[in-house]
Amino acid sequence: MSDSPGTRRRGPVLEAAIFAAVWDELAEHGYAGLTIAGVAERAGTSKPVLYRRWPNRAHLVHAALASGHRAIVPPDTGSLRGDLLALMNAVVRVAGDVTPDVVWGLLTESAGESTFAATVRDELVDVLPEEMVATVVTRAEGRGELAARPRSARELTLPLDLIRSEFFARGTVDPGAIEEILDQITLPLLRQ
Amino acid sequence: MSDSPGTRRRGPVLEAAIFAAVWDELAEHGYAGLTIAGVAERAGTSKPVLYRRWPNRAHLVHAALASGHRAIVPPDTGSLRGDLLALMNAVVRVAGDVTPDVVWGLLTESAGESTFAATVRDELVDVLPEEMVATVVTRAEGRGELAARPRSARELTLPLDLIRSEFFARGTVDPGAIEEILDQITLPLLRQ
DNA sequence: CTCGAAAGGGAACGCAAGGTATCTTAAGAT
DNA sequence: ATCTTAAGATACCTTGCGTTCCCTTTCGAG
Repeated sequence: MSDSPGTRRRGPVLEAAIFAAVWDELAEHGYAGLTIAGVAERAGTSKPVLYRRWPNRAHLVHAALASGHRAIVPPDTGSLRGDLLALMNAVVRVAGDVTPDVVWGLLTESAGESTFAATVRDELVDVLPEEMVATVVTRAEGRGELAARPRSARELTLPLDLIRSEFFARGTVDPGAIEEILDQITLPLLRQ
Repeated sequence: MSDSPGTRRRGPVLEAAIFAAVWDELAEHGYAGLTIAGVAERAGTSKPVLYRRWPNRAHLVHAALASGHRAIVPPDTGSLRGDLLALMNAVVRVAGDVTPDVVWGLLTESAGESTFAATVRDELVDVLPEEMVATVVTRAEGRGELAARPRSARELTLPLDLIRSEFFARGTVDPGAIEEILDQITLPLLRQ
């Protein structure tokens, strides 16, 4: 496009430009307003190039999202509350650039392909793996901050579950909500 | 359609037939596969009739869903656990005919109209109003089953929040999940 | 350096679905 | 009996998806 003809990107470079275009289009028009032609134009390429890589819009967006987020590392702040707060903030940050409508759109359009839909749903669960919470809790038990006892899976996924609920019901997760989830629900339950 | 010409439905009767057609189409093709023309044909009417009533697919589906579900009545089983179980099952039953993809589709397509989107989201929160849980909890406090103390909003919406999370993450809410949410999370917290 | 395979990019197409306009005709009110 | 309102048929325009054809560029093998 702005490049003079003669520069033709290929492979990973081109792909990166496409992903960037997807992010921009999502930010600008939302999922419903994202069109393949729009992405192609913004990336300075053409529709066939996109269709050679991904079979449809859902796969394209999914790939772009996957390319964009980095993994969460389990923090060690010295206190259980600090660790959990950091973990929950990390989740929100990962999801931060993604608006709910993108997730909904992805899930709606993938509904026809059950295996792909399952993948997308799994990723929704794996944003904050159960083990990461378990790590932080075990560490707190080691410090004597918590009594050592078995924790059910549901207890460990509680923070993420509530964040997800908030995200879907409100469309956003503000810092106050995180603290409420932590201090009113999660911590009291873990301390039992 | 199968009616010989000369029978022409109007008003509420026609509307009911349209809603029925929407439910059928949703059940058969899902949200993504529901088309206005398809609904019109199945209802034995035509597109303009639909567009005279609702501006687009999202509003049509929303109206059809709204027409279909009946309110939840706060139960009185004699025990807190029984009451909450009944309440949660009622929620799942209300949502029972609605698959997640319908909710996602609705939310995706309404994203452009912010006020409408807010309405849809509110309804997602109001499936189980906070007051209904409060009623049941207060009753338990009256019986001496629970210590009387102030309960935060988040504590009261906890059952619904977790059901919603389950529904979105798994696509379904089975009875076992309800019992887990109740016995591992909600009840222990309320009993503190 | 040459050449051939692989990939990019432009343009057009068919198709499905959204949404609209027009017109005829039935239903129901007065 | 007549008049107003709304149903329903049909045709139409538009947008966007997904695909095809074909030409051009780039890369790498030799």
